[in-house]
Amino acid sequence: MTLSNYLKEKAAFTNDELKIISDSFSEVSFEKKSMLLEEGNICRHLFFITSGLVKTYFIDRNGHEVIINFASENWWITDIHSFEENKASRLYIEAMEDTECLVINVQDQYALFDKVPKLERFFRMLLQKHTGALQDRLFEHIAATAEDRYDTFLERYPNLQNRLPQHQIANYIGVSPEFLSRIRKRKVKG
Amino acid sequence: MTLSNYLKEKAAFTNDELKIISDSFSEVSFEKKSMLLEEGNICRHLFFITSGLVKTYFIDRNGHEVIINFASENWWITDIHSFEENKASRLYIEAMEDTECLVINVQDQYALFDKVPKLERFFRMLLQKHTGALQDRLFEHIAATAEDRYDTFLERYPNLQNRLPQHQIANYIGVSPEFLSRIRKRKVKG
DNA sequence: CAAAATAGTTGAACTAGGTCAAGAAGTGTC
DNA sequence: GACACTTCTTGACCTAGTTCAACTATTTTG
Repeated sequence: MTLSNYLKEKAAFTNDELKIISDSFSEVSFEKKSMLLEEGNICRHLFFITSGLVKTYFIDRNGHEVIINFASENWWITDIHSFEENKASRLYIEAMEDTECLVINVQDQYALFDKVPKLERFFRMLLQKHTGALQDRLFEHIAATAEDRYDTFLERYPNLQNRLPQHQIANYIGVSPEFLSRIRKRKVKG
Repeated sequence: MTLSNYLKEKAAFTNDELKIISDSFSEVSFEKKSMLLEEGNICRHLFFITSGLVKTYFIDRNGHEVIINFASENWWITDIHSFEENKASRLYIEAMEDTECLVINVQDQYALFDKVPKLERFFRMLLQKHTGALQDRLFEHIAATAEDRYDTFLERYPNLQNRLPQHQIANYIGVSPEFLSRIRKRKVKG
């Protein structure tokens, strides 16, 4: 199963631990355009994506979609605030392709932390990485140009460039689709 | 001691646990303008500020200071990436007022986690909150105006407004000092 | 395979915010 | 109490990125 392989690569779990972890998750499928989470609901699951592609976004005060991130194979996704604290979410998570996930709920997650304490630390590390990535993105929005942000997007998600419509990329890097089109034109010319 | 009071307010630690925790930290003082951390160094400490005020910033590719956040009484501060993974930091942490801290190093932190497992979970929760705040800040930079960001700053740090020079606030919200001056002028007029 | 929807391009006019320069007000500090 | 230093304001000009509108691909769907 993909989750075990993923975990084996990332940290030193024993086979017993891997089995306990795997057994705690269940498989769920989502069709393209279906929602894993909608604003106002409590996010009941932590998702591990085994195939497909999703986006997380929220709707800003002007009614515009603002994309927070994309997640494809071997990524974790959830609204951690909503998930851990049982609060209504402000976010949407939507499948952009047919998507297969492994899911776990909060109680089972905490039960699993008790059985495999290493996993809680692993998740804390993941969260740290995520926080670092968020910080970098914030820096870019404060101190870099739209073109720089586009370049970073290409580096960070090299495999997503062709799976995503261009206006979704524009949204993610925080520019209008028209302007991204111009950036790309400029880059081709060198 | 302030740390115990703080922890008592935030989560259900026993007196024994509070004592073990307190004993693991040592006191350090920093004069105004001195550095708690400089770029290129490994961040050896997690700091808990008992009095004073610090800022965390990095230097962008144009040589400009970009302020990530401020921290005053009862805030935790560190470069978590550098601290946990023993990596050179990209950040500076500087005292903006004479500042008193309680500090702990990584090894002692992990030893403490073993003695008081509740604390590791508490720190994970803190990190989650921090991540949420970062995400909100990113949203604002993507979807809100400089004036909105200024309003949010005033809400988030009501007590810092008068302790900080205006150009530092401008830096934090990501605008030029001149433009913040204009925003404020506009607001006074209503 | 035609119709409809969605995606991408281009131009023209506009705006939020930046940069530069100069002066005014405060604030150390010897 | 004068000197330097830092902070804040204001004006004039500049630029990155937006908005709107029209046109052209390209997909999707019946």
